[in-house]
Amino acid sequence: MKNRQVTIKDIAQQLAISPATVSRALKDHPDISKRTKEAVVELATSLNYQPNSIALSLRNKKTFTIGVIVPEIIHFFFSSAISGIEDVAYQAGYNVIICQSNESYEREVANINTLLSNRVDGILISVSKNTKDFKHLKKVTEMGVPLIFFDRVCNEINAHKVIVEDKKGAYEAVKHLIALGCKRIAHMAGPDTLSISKRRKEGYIKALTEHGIALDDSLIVLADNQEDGIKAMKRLLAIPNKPDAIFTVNDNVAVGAIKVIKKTGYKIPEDIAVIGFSDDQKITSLVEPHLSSIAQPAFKMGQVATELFLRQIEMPEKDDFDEVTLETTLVVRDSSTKSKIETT
Amino acid sequence: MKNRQVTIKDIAQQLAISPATVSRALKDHPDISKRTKEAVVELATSLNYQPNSIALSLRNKKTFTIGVIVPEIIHFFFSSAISGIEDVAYQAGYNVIICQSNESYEREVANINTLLSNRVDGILISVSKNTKDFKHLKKVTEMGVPLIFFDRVCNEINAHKVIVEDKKGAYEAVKHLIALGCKRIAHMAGPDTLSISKRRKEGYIKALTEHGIALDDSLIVLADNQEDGIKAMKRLLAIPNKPDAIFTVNDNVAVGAIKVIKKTGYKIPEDIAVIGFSDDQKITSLVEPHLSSIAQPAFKMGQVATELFLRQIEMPEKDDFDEVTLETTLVVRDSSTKSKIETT
DNA sequence: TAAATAATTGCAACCGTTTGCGAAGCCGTT
DNA sequence: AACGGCTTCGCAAACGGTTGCAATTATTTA
Repeated sequence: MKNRQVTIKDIAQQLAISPATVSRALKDHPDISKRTKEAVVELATSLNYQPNSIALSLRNKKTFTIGVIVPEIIHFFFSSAISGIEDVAYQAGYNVIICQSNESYEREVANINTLLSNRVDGILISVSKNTKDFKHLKKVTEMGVPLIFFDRVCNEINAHKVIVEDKKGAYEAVKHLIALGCKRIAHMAGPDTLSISKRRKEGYIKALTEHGIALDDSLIVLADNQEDGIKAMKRLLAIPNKPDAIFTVNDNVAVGAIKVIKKTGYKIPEDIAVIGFSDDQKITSLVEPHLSSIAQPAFKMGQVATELFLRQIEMPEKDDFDEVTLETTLVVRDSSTKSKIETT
Repeated sequence: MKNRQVTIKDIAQQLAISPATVSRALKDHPDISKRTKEAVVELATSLNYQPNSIALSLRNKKTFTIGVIVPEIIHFFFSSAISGIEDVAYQAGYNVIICQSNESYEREVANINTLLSNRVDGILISVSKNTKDFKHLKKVTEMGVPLIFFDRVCNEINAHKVIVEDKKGAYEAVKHLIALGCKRIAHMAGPDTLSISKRRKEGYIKALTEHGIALDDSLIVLADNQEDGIKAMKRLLAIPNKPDAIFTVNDNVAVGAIKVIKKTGYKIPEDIAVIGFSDDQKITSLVEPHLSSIAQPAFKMGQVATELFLRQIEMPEKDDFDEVTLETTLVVRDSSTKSKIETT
């Protein structure tokens, strides 16, 4: 059953013509007579001929493939971004090959190497949480392979970047909490090594200081996932002057916080309001109360990143890079509604 | 800045030796002297030489790449399966290229074609909901490319398959509902064209008949996603003899049902118990009450599918195919607890 | 009728790597 | 001095497709 894939040579042989002629016939080259063209096309389709992309890539030094590295595809945000990437890529005739770093630095390096070895035409990456050394990324740019960062960017490297208005989004969220009358707003922050975490925290701080609320270090805790959120919330509820609002670096952390708050007997948002980040709708519209969050245009982000890539390969000489910032929108749900003001 | 990627020829030229020698030196061939080996390896690493996989693939007629097609990576089940696939694949030295069909037949055909054109060594697929014609899959097997189905299989084609005990899982779930004292158990079923939907419905029917409960066609409704679940639930609540339990074909449908049930004022599980399928933990442990569901070993499924692929390429001659069935486990949560019996 | 022009097709090189085979060069043995 | 054997390396073909150029044939023009 080992039906070797049919090649241009097979067609040439059966028709007793040269491979060159077959090649030209298949791409409707004007030099080839109508008769041979028809014969070639007919045999090709009947044999299920499929051009060998490998051979083409080798000859043209172009694979029409984009490599994408994300921490984990399971996250709504990254899945959506990937869909956005595919959307633009497919339209431009590119294939997409997706790698997961699983938030591991080693895996990320390995991913980069296989992508380079596979001669992808460009790499779109959202860096892992544990990536503190950027030699592997530097190598990519040095080899002349277009590199585009999205969401989790690396400031040490000169390349196109697509980010969202993390700072402004966070600022709006906290402002909203202040407008609700919250006085002690806690922040569950991600690690500072991640640029997005850092920017979100900056937005939080900006909102507080701008409204004359003194920073309280005991209200800023580290939490990166649901479990962290649970632990952090327990600690926050144990301090004497407990918070009346929580702004978290992502939705999962918020879920952790909500679970603890509810179990302890406090009411959301009456006693403690909660706002997440990312607006993973699988979470925000499922948890009770429905979670307010800052929506990121993930799909759009993937699209823009891919468009930047396409632009870069069109003008390889340009070496000034764009940093595109996309807008976020605060989505207010039950976990931070006005009802709070009215009941107090 | 267009640093062409360095090739074996570049190294050969700089060292004034032949490409053949460089190639042999790099793979520690015994014919090459220690002196040249050292020189080659040193220059190669200093130049950041990376073998061109494209050229290798062309020569060896082997890409060490597995193509994977799933409906949507956003689903917990598929993401987990993909992780399982990557787990085994990477260990065996294979790359994985992931495609989404987005539940579109046309997209699935396009995916198959690009994968074939890219000469992947095998294809692992979970077919789209809207795939009713299987010519494109038939073509894959005819071309001698290993094809493995997982979860959403296609019975018309002779190939390795990995499925879960859908029927038994459904059976257990319904049996559990019967044990709770439920008399009118409804089933929100998927389309019969999907083998998994069919098997789940069979399990539902088997459990009822085995316990002497007459089938009631008005209790079997079609619903495939959350929105469907909402509509279906509204209809079920409108019939005179309303159900006291719902078994749904997946967790999203269950969420739709739960939302309607709660809004209507009924209590879960006291008035109506609910059980989903798949155990997407992002859903089941977030919705309230926590949703009972049938857990599928998605990660394991990916692993097994990949192992089957590896086995097939080792023995290409074999043409009898396995159908591996993995176990499911009923995870009982609040939406179907014993409390119901005690309160009645 | 010879020459020029146009219409078709084939030759050969190339992309980067591997590998069977042959070719040197050097050594020791008879 | 001649031969055999070993070590070390290069030639060339191959994987599948493309493309500049030359070659062949058919057709037109002078």
